[in-house]
Amino acid sequence: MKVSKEQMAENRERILDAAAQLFRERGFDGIGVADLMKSAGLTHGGFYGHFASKDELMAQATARALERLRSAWAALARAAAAQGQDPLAAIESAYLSPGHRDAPGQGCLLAALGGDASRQGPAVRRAVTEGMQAQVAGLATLVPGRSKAARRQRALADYASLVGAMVLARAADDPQFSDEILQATAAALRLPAGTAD
Amino acid sequence: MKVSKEQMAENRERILDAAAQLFRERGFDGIGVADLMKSAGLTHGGFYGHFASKDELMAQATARALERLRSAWAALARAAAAQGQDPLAAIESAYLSPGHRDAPGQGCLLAALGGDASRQGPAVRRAVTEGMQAQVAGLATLVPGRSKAARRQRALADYASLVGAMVLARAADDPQFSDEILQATAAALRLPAGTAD
DNA sequence: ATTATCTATAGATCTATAGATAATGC
DNA sequence: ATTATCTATAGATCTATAGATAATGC
Repeated sequence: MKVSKEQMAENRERILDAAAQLFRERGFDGIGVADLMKSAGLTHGGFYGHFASKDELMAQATARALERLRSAWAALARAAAAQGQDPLAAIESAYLSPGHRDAPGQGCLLAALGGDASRQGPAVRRAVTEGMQAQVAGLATLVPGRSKAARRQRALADYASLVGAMVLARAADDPQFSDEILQATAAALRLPAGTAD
Repeated sequence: MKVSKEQMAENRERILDAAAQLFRERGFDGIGVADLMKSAGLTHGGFYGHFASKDELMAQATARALERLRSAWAALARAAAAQGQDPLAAIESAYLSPGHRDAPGQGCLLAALGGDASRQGPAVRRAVTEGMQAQVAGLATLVPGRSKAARRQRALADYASLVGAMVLARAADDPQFSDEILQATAAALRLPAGTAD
């Protein structure tokens, strides 16, 4: 049942992609190695040929999810700018959309796993911190502000608003209340109403 | 080994208090019924005389933590008002303090368990949603705003900022970065610097 | 006599490993 | 011959329950 080097590399990618999605959907403790491998079309025992431990996978899947999100935000910003629209508003509107709320497996890692991450080991914490730093640096190039320090401050505060709104909107079991949270945060960030997709 | 009715009621309280703290510190999945009962000074098997399931305990401990936090916020607001200070600033400064960040077991339930809660069953979701509604209604009496709708919107957005800042500050493994997140959010909420305890 | 708690355990997980299998790639 | 994956399982959890124990409270 051995596969080619190429196929093995592809299997590893599939495990990482499945993990990045399933951890965000179910939490780090909500999916086991066996089910995760099944999702990637492999069996339980094969896992340990790819990763030393579940913890190592958690750290690598976290880093991957954050990198993917960062490039998705950058693409969104470029697309908005090309149409003469505000890139910051485009990112924030997309973030605060019901679509994002309802697809945690593809969405912001901090909103889905931020609470879990703070209780994890050093490898996961490091990946999360590096990802946050990169997101904030990216946002800082888009927000208004007279000085570099003012823009960084604004980027941090906006990021916190977005993540908090998503955490609350997902925790609410009442859809109207959940929508209200997203809309109130969009209004506070001075986003035009109904921009969200 | 039977205890008095009174003692049993007290034991139940101790289980709930231990649960409210330990769930916030370690996550709903991070502490088992056996360890939790040991923390309350009881044995594993006795648990099911008090609660039908771990899920029932999770919902009741969640409701209790949210009620306690709400009365703590109200007390903080009264104390500030009595000294001629802004009650909203007092709450927000305390929320964004390093002390709150470093004591999740006593702190905001949404910041500690918001992500987990969105993946839990109906009972937990209901308790969390009711708690959020109460917190937002309380904040809405303190924030500035011309209309009732404007105040509610502001309360929702502020709540989201606070929770998001705490989630990010706790996820960061770099203390300086973590402090920076709290301070930037305080600045965005126009709180005087260094008010935090 | 009733019942709150205890001890002990069933049954279902979960991570990680050992050894077998079979296809790759020298 | 090497090695990626598979099957099977060890060992450690975890929730929930059964039956024993001993103190309460009629």
